[in-house]
Amino acid sequence: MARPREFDEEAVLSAAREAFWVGGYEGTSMDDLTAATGLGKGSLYGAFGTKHDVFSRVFDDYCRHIVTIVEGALDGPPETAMDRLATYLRGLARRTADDADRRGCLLAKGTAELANRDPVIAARASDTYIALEAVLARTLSQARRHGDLATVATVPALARTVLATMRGIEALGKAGASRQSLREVADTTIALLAPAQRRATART
Amino acid sequence: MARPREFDEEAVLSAAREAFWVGGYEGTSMDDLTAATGLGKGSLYGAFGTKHDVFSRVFDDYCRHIVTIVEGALDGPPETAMDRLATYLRGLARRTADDADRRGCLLAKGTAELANRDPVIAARASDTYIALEAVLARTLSQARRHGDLATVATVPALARTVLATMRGIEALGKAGASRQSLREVADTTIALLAPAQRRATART
DNA sequence: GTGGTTCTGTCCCAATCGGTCAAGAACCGC
DNA sequence: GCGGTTCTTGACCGATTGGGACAGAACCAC
Repeated sequence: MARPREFDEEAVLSAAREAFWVGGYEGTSMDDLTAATGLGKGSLYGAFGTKHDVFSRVFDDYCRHIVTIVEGALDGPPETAMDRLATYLRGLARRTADDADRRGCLLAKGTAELANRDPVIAARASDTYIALEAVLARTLSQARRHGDLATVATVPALARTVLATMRGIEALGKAGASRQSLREVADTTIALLAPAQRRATART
Repeated sequence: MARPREFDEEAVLSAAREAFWVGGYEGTSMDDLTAATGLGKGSLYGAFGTKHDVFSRVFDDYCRHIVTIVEGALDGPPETAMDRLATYLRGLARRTADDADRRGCLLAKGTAELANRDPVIAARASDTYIALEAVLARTLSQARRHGDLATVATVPALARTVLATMRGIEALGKAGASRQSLREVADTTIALLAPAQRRATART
């Protein structure tokens, strides 16, 4: 019995995400958001609250999204665990380098800008990294049981290290690293993760 | 024959760096800068130009600084090359985790916020990463000649991968990763860089 | 001392900031 | 078609933004 909304909530959030992605939190004004979303200020405030609320919502959705993306790329049967990881890392390197406007990852950007003074964002980022680490650990655990993983460190330690390398690819990409150089990082990481005896025999 | 400056340029730049470090570029106003530096607006503009000029100067100095820091930590005789790298990585992990207000690295923060829309900052960041990669490559090259480095990849590729991991430690640290977990990343990276036969014998 | 030059503090500016609000429009059960 | 509710629009708010203007203060060569 009330007037229905004229906008698609997902489309608005997507437009807002795009705006924040380019300009960052402080660098994006509410006018930018109204221009990007097409909504009036009243509608925006009425539906999503303050600027910080909008960003939190966008950031939240983004974090959830990338975890499912990584899950989809890495989950699978044990025999191909290392292959899936290699494919994912190489794809990440390629996508990062090809990202035309070098927006990079919103999680990284938001965390860099806000984590030190916004506990809500910091907690969300922490949770996301923990979740990503768990996904990586699952895959690496499969690889280890299948004999495809170096034994110089525990699976959780290796998972966290791979996660760090992933964030590094993202960071270097934002600074303009070439597709080839990022690809090299991905390839090298995979090579380092191979078990010792395989590396030893590969050398002979 | 003119009135001398009443402020110490380095002290002012240091205060400005601190302000940008906490608030980021967009998040720091000129009033914040005058408050942090103690200078009036006139002096600040007269001596350093616009806000963007101030940030560029601070960013520049910071980039130069960290390259010399890393050089100082990594340069040395070939026999201890891997030890120096290990010490540096562990120190980086510890410092990152202990950074009380989680400011992280200004290079990472500035790049994340501005690289996609500020060519000057992007170029400076790119140069810095190239320089850091070169320092790492020097050290890894020493290690390889001394037989302390895995042979599964070229020295430049390994250098870039280590650099990526370093940026990853920084990124995870900003999200609140514990000292222990970052230490694990450093340890694991060092373990993975060990030559294959050493890893193989270590397993028996 | 005096002139020329630079520095310093303060006031000022138009523009923009995040956010609010009132007035009207659109809907549905009735 | 009418009432109640929610949505949309756009004007509007005080505060703050980055930047500049300007008058006076401090200095040194002369």
